[in-house]
Amino acid sequence: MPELPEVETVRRGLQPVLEGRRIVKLEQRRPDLRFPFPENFPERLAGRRIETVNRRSKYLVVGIEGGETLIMHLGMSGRFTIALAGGPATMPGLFTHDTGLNGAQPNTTSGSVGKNRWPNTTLHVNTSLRSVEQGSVGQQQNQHQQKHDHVVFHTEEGATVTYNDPRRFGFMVMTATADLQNHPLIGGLGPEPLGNALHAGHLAARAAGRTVDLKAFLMDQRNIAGLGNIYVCEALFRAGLSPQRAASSLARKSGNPTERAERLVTAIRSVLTQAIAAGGSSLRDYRQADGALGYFQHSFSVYGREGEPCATPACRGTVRRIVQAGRSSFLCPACQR
DNA sequence: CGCATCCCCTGCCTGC
DNA sequence: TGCAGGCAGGGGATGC
Repeated sequence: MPELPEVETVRRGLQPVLEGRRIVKLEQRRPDLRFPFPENFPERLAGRRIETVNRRSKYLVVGIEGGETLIMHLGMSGRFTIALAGGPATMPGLFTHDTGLNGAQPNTTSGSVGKNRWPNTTLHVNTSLRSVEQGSVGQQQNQHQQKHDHVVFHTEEGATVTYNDPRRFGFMVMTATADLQNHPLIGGLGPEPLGNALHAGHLAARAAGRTVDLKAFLMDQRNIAGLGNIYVCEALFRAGLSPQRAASSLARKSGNPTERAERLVTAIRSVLTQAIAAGGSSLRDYRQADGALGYFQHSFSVYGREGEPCATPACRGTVRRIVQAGRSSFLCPACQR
């Protein structure tokens, strides 16, 4: 499900449960997701402490005691559910939401966008898993086991972190921590959009002479890491740039960035920052009844809004959906040029 | 190298 | 109510 803001929100949810904690057991319930699980995956994690829970682009990067790193990707439909041991949340301010002992997902309609209805929480937190704690492995636990629960981490403190992924486009792989920066999945990534390495000059240098359109350019993780279909659409809308514009128009003949590139960087930063803030703020509100972790879906300006009036003040345009490289783009043809 | 196309998989919504 | 078709937040593999 995730683009960068969702992965960052998940990371922030997982960190206090996993970082510094020892994994006492790992359940792996199928041989693979998108890729095979690591060799001897359960044995390699059991008994070891998790040292760090970081993120790079859309990857969760988990440092494991003993010099290995677990790289996880949520694909299109991956989610984590946290279940704390024993009753109410012991970490006020983070854990928000009880999925219910039957595992029923919160049934909210507020998280739907247009025709698309995704699960509007990437990270569920269940604070009352008494029967899982007490139950013998097997029967009791199966009461809570959801379809497509593929991996369960058990911590020494009695918490469980369950990975669920219906489409199985996600994956978990391990690498030597020393080799992490050279890992094929990590090494070629462009700069983090919220870091100092992203600036107009970088985009201009990457885009100069490129014939691909801006949409494809921004989706290419080698140019900039962490954007996906939604936030590319949203950032281009904020910048007033058409997704069909040539990427090369971010650079002048001199190679310097155009004013468009400056606008684009500002737009990317603002949309991601606000999306992360939205996820984070609802994570903190543990009284929120429906358990929705907010995210930014409520605030999309163009994504999923085909046929609706453009949100730009005084713009009379209508949001259109087009297909680029087999995927939907949403734009206002009137104010995105 | 750049670029386009296809594919992995399941679930949900739409229209007939 | 059933069923077929389209679509979905990602990204790797392949072919030109």
